[in-house]
Amino acid sequence: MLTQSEENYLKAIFSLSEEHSEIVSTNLLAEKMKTKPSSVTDMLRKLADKSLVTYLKYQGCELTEKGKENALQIIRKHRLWEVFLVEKLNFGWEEVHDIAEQLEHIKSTKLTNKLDEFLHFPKFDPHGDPIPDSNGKFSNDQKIKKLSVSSINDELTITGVEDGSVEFFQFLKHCKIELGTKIKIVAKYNFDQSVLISVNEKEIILSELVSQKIFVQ
Amino acid sequence: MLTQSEENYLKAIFSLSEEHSEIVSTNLLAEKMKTKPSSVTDMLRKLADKSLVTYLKYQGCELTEKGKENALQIIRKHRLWEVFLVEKLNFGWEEVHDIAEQLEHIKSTKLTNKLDEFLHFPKFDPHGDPIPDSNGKFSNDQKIKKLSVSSINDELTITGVEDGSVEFFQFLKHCKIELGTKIKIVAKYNFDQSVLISVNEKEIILSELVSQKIFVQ
DNA sequence: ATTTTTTTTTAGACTTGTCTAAAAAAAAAT
DNA sequence: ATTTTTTTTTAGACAAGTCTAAAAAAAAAT
Repeated sequence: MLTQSEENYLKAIFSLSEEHSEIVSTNLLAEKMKTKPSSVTDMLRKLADKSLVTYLKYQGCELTEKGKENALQIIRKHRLWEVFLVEKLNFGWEEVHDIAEQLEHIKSTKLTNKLDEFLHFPKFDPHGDPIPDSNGKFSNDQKIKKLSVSSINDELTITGVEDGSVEFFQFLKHCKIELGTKIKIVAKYNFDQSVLISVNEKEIILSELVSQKIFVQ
Repeated sequence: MLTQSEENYLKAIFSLSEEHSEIVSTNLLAEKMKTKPSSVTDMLRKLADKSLVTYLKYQGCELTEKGKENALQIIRKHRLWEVFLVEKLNFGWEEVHDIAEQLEHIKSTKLTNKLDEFLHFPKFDPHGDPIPDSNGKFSNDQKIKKLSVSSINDELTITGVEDGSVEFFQFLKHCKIELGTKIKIVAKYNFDQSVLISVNEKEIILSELVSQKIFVQ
């Protein structure tokens, strides 16, 4: 049985090994977990004892199969609860992350699967991230194309956003951009890589930073 | 901000002070919490420091107003989640307690209130226990009359059961007794205070112990 | 009114997850 | 090939919540 802290470390290692390389360094993990490298070292020992990561002194860590399975189940729970909060309880997509961080630690496989069924087996969470099924498998990734690499006159649908802060979600809300919103690329400005898009009859300029955080299809 | 452990103590003190007297002894609380009296002493100090209980050495403890409010909010969450699990996710009423024990610690007043709304403001949980509203107030208690004090030929509806073990719930399931089930008292046997009732065309004998755990109207 | 028993508290220890400060190893720069 | 810098680990400490064993207080029995 894993503690909440262990689960949080697994999740962090999983996401870092996706973003960067399979092997995750102590310092990087410490930064992600908002803790000190020495605390990370201690925890990696524990996780290695439980065969959840492979860990060699000074070499960083890597999730084992078992560790990966566990991480995926936590991610599954997190994303299913986010769907529940948005679809059933009418939360805004910017509000759900912190609550899902708590709910993801509830222990009951039966609960997770019944929740999945209740929500009609959603494939993506409210941010467009794919939800692993009960075996930890993703359906094909929807977050393929970034808005930042689209061309002029492309007509696109928003399919996801990169993990973002509450401020970012509020900005999107302000622009009336959400999952499924249709947009059109009107112009691209090479001097700063910003794009002019048309959304709901309005035109908005998005900075490069923003356009890299939005996925489209 | 309360820890899970503190919340569990508050809940335990609340329920003991309802069953027994306002003032709860260290040993009784230790038994309820399945821990040692010395651990209870330590925790009571902490809770007293936070003004959640009044505590005098060797004198037992008592919830303060603040402590009572907190306990009621935890009970509210517990019971709302039980309703959710039974009504929305189709859990059996014997399965929900352990999961609700975890869910009751999720911290978000907004979540609790939205869940309440989603469930159409239920007044009772699946065991017939009343659910406090957002101000911690109960609607009138439904668990008034025990089956054990009913008379022959009474036609009754099951409105609740005393906190029971999984085994007890399974027994009730076996008898096809649940909330709302209509029964009729066919006979009472004075030699052991058992009762013969008619449920769904069948007749069953319930021991005194069982009939004291069932509430009717 | 003592003595005995029960209840409760204290003292000291252990675990988990964290920290700081110092030491050791690895990587980068010269 | 050293030296310097960065990264990582070790050592020792702390808080929370628990434990055991012993001491103190309260309650019950004589």
